[in-house]
Amino acid sequence: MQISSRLTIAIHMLACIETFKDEHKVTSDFLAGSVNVNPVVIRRLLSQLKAAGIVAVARGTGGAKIIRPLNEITMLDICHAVDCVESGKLFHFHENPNRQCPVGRNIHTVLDDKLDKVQQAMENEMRRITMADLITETKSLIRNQT
Amino acid sequence: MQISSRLTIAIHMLACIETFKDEHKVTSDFLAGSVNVNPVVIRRLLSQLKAAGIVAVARGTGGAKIIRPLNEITMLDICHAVDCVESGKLFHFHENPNRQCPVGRNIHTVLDDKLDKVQQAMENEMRRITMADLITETKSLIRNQT
DNA sequence: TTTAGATGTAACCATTGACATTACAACGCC
DNA sequence: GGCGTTGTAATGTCAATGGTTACATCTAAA
Repeated sequence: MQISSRLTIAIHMLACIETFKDEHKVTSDFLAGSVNVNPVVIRRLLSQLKAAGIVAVARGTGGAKIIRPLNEITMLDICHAVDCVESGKLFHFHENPNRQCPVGRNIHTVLDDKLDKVQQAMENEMRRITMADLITETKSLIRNQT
Repeated sequence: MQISSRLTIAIHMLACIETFKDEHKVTSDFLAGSVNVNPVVIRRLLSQLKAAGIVAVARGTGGAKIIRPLNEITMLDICHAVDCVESGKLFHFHENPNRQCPVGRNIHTVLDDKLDKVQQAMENEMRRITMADLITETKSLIRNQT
């Protein structure tokens, strides 16, 4: 199993919105062109990012803007916004261990907090990565290419 | 997306094998009873654990044994053994960003090593959890219940 | 040497989530 | 009012998961 490409696509989108905000109106079609997916996929993600308070999308006239300071948008925020980890639990636990069996009865208790720690290690790392970092790096790469 | 229950099932199986090794022959049917899944599911996982050198399974006569020291079986080993993360990459990257677009051209470079760091944070935590820990805890819980 | 009890594995199915795509209603500036 | 957008429902395809049946194969023990 892999974490959905929704995450990398959403990051790509935000990087685009920020990079081109002064040059064009950034529509779902424009973003779809850069990411190379169907515009509907973009609009769905844009909806989710909007619901999370990360972007604003202009109906009618069109165009998306980032409405939260870049250094306050972490990769974890985006991950949550686009719902990458179902029901917030990274690990899928088998549902019905046999409670008649001493091991089956206790396995949940033993594992739950270990799995939680693993997930938290991952989330802590994601919290440290912000869109500010990502965009600074992206812009610097672009500058060196022109 | 969630990491397959193969991981938690495999851990449950190993805990059972260790806990009951002196009392019964631990067959796939017995394990299936504790985990509460079809025996074929158990046999499939047993095959993978065997291929990873973690258990030995007796054909004909039946029964599984753990053949690696418990403190040398980490959760990460099990995760790899049962193939929880496709092609070893935790994050699914969208395949074809548009290379004509300055952002599309660079997004991979910018993201790849960040995603790697996140994955490594997760794996490091998994490396710290061994079957020795898990089984000690399980046995202690069982003891307090009898 | 047969047999009983296991394992190994192929084959098939149902369900689920991802992602793509079409279609169209609603919106808001010009 | 019309044009370019967004929002979203509906539908389709594909892959992975997990369940199940079926059966060939193996080995110890009767």
